[in-house]
Amino acid sequence: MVSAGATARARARAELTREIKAEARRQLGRSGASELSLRAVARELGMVSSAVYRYFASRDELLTALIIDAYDAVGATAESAAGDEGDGVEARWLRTAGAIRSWAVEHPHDYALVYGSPVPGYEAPGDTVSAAMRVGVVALGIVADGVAAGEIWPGGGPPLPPALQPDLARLRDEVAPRVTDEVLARALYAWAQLFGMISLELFGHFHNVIDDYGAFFDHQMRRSAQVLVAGP
Amino acid sequence: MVSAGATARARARAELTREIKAEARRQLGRSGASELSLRAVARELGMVSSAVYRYFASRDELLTALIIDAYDAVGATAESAAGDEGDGVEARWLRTAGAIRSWAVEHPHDYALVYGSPVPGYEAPGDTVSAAMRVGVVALGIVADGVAAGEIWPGGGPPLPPALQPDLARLRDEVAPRVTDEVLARALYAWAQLFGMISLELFGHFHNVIDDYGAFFDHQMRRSAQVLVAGP
DNA sequence: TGTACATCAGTGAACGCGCGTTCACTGATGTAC
DNA sequence: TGTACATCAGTGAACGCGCGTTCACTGATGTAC
Repeated sequence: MVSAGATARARARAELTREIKAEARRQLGRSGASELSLRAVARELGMVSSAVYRYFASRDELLTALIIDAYDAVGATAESAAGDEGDGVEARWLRTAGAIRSWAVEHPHDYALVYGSPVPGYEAPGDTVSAAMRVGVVALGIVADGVAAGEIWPGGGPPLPPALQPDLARLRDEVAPRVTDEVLARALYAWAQLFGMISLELFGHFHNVIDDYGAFFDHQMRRSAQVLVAGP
Repeated sequence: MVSAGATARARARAELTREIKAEARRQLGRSGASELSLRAVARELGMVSSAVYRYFASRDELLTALIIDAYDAVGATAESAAGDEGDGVEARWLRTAGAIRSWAVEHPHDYALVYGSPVPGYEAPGDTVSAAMRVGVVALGIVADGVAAGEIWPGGGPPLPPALQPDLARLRDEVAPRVTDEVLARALYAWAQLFGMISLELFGHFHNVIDDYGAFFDHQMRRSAQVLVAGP
């Protein structure tokens, strides 16, 4: 990240930028996205509040940086967990889903920042889009490989309403060539299941219902793998 | 709600309490849970900020009232949508899921309040628990009826890890007698799917992916019905 | 039915606080010649 | 290699703001006799 040729000033700037984000992230942990305070971040870093403006032009810009970082972190986690084609759909799906959950459990506030309720008054700029897509691209890549390898049954499921065809066609064109509408719908289903599961766990809705979150998650992801493959 | 014998004062109090909550809910709409401001609520209602303290002892108490109301609203929605046993599992599930989604779409901020990221610094008191359970009880009731009617296949799915047996046994004892572990696991799966789907939609993660949210939701809930019934 | 007292809703001022952002400044670091 | 100037990080004071909560108060409504 830090290029060797950079001046001392540039290196100091990069480092402080990182430290400001790290401290901001810690504060999100203690409170919540909408409570993120530039002044508190500065205080904790031993600088005066106006100094933060040398690094981020506004509170929203700092928030955007955190959001992009969070999306990139899940994305990178998913990418490295997915491994390669040879491993088979089920193994890759379970590994990727598990890695995403682990990341979420270890960074609950980053997770909430991007997958929880939107931050009031904050409008995500376009920069976040490509970071946000990474993790989805990984999942659809696994599915596309599975289709190519004949592991995933192309049809099945309830009849697809015609209204969805344009949406699914666009998705296919953009990231998952040669995947049928039926399979795309199942992939999105597994997708919603994954995030539903993590959100219910992290936001406290399994309290007094499930104790062993890990085992429960793994079991349900196996079920999702069955749905995804949908062998006849 | 308003008993006939109540004094004018008591009726006025009940009405203002309702109005304060309504205004607070409107403000949640404009911003977010952590931004809820007693002063702003009072201002909007044309009263002085300290007057709100005659109705709610603190900001947190007002927030709690909103949370309980929201849980009760989804609960009531689900209860009236579920209908009775005779209608069959699939129809009842689709109707209930659809009703919950409609409620969420119409009251996105109430939904976010209870199913989104937790409000920073707010600790939900015990009073919320019974309200929170209502909607789950409805869903498990549908499942229990389906099992009793022989509509739901009792086994199937990936092998259940032993670690989950105590959790599922407790759930069975408390709300769903005579439902097997396998079926309970599938019910929780459908559950997570329902809330995952609604959250991804409301929190903006289907932007540029799905246009017809309603059709998509309905399709996926049909798939969940298949998973739930899991006929051989 | 009328009166005396208790209860309660709402007022207005004040408390101490933290926030985001701007601005003119100082002094250190980097760059061009 | 040394010097002059430009760039930049960080300071400290100030702006105007909104917040939750407390408190002593006024005046209206309800209750008991």
